[in-house]
Amino acid sequence: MFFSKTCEYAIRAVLYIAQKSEEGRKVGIREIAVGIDSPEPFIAKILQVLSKKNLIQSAKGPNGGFYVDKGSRDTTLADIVEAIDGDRLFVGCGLGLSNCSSAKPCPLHTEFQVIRDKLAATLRAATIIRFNDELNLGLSYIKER
Amino acid sequence: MFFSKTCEYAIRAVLYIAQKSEEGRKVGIREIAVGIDSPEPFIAKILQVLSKKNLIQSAKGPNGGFYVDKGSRDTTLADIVEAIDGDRLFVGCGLGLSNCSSAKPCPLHTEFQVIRDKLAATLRAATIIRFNDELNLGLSYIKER
DNA sequence: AAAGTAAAAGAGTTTTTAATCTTTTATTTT
DNA sequence: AAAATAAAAGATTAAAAACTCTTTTACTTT
Repeated sequence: MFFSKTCEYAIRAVLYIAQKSEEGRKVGIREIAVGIDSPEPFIAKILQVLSKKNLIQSAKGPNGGFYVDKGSRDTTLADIVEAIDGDRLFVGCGLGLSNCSSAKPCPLHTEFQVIRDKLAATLRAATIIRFNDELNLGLSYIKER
Repeated sequence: MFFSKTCEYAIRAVLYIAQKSEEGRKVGIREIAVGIDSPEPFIAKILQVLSKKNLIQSAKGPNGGFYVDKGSRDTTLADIVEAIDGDRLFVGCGLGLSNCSSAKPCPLHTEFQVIRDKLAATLRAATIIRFNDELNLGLSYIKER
């Protein structure tokens, strides 16, 4: 819809990890893949990227896995999106014009600006731990079926 | 950004055609490609699709080309987007869950609904001829540089 | 009717995105 | 120290999207 498939998986995975981190435990790739219905090797690759950018943390070896530390508690979905899809959603032109600007706008420039701002605000307000409670209560889902 | 590249070209091309149709003339693929900065054979393919779906009209032979007839004057950008990208923008889940619904929502469901509705309303209100004047006046652009 | 013009149709290529597989490195437990 | 565990790294494959090329069909003008 708005994000690449890679990014959709990334968000769901991070929300899953954040949820389990709240319980103080690390989660392995296998569990994550099952927990969010994603191809295991694919989500592994994605998490590697997020881990290298320090948006999430990881530990090797027995009892290892992915988790979020105190410092990552205020990571937002905007950070995840930016890390995976770049800033195209936040700065790109809706009609694909590379030099679109308020000085030389595409016909949809102003109207899209409003929508884009709203989207950006939503993602920036969405910390990755904010959804923990409703996920725990079964009020929302990050997995098929 | 929101649309596929194909769809971006499609919108720009249709706005271009609508603008020239106002002057009562048909435009060939060559002129359109130059007018909106797009690869000529690619936009040709795209216009074929739109023409077959009768969102725009075409005429073969000398003095032929693409145009929009009276009946297509209230075609909207929503129609173009739907014809090219399908309904994913209007109905798909932001996190890629195929069974996401208000009964079983993803964590972003409600917030995305607002944004999506705004986007849909914008596109549905945007008839393809609505931008003619501002394009003619050079107040907005559908071409690079 | 012939020649020329322009889109339609269809097949093909390239690039990007999505997904997989194999090997290596780090860590922990016994 | 050895064995087991789990992520990191890197190479590879598959599928989809973007883009191109060639041939055909329809139409118009002369």
